[in-house]
Amino acid sequence: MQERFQLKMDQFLPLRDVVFNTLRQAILTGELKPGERLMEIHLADQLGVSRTPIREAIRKLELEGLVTMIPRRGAEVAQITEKSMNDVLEVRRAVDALCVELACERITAEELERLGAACDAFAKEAMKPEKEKDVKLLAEKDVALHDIIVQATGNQRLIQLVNNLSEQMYRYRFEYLKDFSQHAKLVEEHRVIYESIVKKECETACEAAKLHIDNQKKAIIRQIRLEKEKK
Amino acid sequence: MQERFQLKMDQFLPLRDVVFNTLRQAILTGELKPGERLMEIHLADQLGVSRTPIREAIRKLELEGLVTMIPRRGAEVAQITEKSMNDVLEVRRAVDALCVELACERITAEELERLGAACDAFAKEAMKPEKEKDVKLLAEKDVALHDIIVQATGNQRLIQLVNNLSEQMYRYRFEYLKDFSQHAKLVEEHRVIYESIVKKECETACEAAKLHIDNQKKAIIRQIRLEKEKK
DNA sequence: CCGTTGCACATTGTATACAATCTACAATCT
DNA sequence: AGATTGTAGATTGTATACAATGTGCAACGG
Repeated sequence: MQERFQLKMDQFLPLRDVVFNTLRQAILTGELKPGERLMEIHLADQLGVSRTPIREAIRKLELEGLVTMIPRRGAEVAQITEKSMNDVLEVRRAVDALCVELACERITAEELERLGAACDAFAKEAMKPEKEKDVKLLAEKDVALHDIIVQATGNQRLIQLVNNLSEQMYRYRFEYLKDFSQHAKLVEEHRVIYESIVKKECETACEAAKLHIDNQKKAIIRQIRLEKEKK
Repeated sequence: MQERFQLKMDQFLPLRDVVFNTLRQAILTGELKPGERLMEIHLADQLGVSRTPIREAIRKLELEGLVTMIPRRGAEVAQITEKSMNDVLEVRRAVDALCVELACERITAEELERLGAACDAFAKEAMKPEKEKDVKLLAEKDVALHDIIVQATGNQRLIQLVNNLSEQMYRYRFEYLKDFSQHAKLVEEHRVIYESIVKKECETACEAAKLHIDNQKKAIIRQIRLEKEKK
């Protein structure tokens, strides 16, 4: 397994950031599995850099909650437990509601238009006959849609927070979207949120956002239990 | 200014973490002022360590939002603008409400007792005649009180988040508590929150928590504007 | 006098060297 | 045989060396 990771060289980003992004991606996609040790020399060799940028990247992953440090033993990929996921989702539920509320107040005409388009794009993909569906594409449309809302809040701190919380869910997003029976419901939920924002009905929008998270929560927790049983 | 910082040596903590805590404290107390550059060699000399632990500490401060990185120029203490503080408080308002809501559901009898005691302790300090008041002590009582509520949520992710958001406000907490005329109001707000939690009245408790933040917001924003004028 | 160029210095970015500690396994003792 | 300790190798923690880049100032030319 010589070439597990590929460094996407970016002339203008410090190596530590390139490494950070690379490792983060690897963790989120499951390439690096929970509990797996991150050993500096090995990573350095594989990525073709020295230990220094690796270490600095790990420091950032540590604060981001993607790895856990064990003194004198180094970093390992953080375990996902049902409890930790519950914690994340609990926070995410409140924070998403806030996003939608603020978006209601602050969204611009241009953003609103893009939001509508994003809704349509998601719906179009979700409503395709099963054989044509591309779950990866669907996930992207979903992210794009949520991103417009989050950006519309204009709150940098909030944007950063949501991104961090989302990370923890990415590893399960696929499983959740693979359940085709839920797709119609998702489209409908998005529609409600969109319509509420258009009409500036904060309350309705918030409730819809919370419901949206609640449904994802069910799917994710189910998935975690399944994986646990397999062991 | 040879001895600006003092490393509190802890036999069992890696140097990077000691440095991290030291720098963080220095930023929060205003010892390191917004816009001030953090130069690695100087810090290394002052703290008596090499650049490596300094750099790793800075990587963590970066993600924590306490310093801003400028490529090839290094780190500087993050500026506090009215906008950034507004962003923090907006998030904090929602998150604090969540804390109180969860605390309502989950607080144990023992924690509830400690919460009552903490309320009393704060009230006792706040109601002293002006000449005897110790603002630093008052601030500590305030933190202790809030900490009990946050811990009672049992949500690790939430606890970490609130701590991070609180950080940004610490630099202004003093100014806010120096306004003695507000002390009675604070005591009353705490009492409402405490009573609501006792009675498991989530709604009331949430509203009180939000009001509590709103009041702090006014004080902090006022302070920021004052400082801006001075320039 | 003003602008431009080039050089020296300061600082960050990266790599490597060395020290401290942990882990696992084997030799020894009971 | 089982426990204990010693030792070698692996790995992290820390320091330092070297490279790349930015910054400011001075010398030079227009």
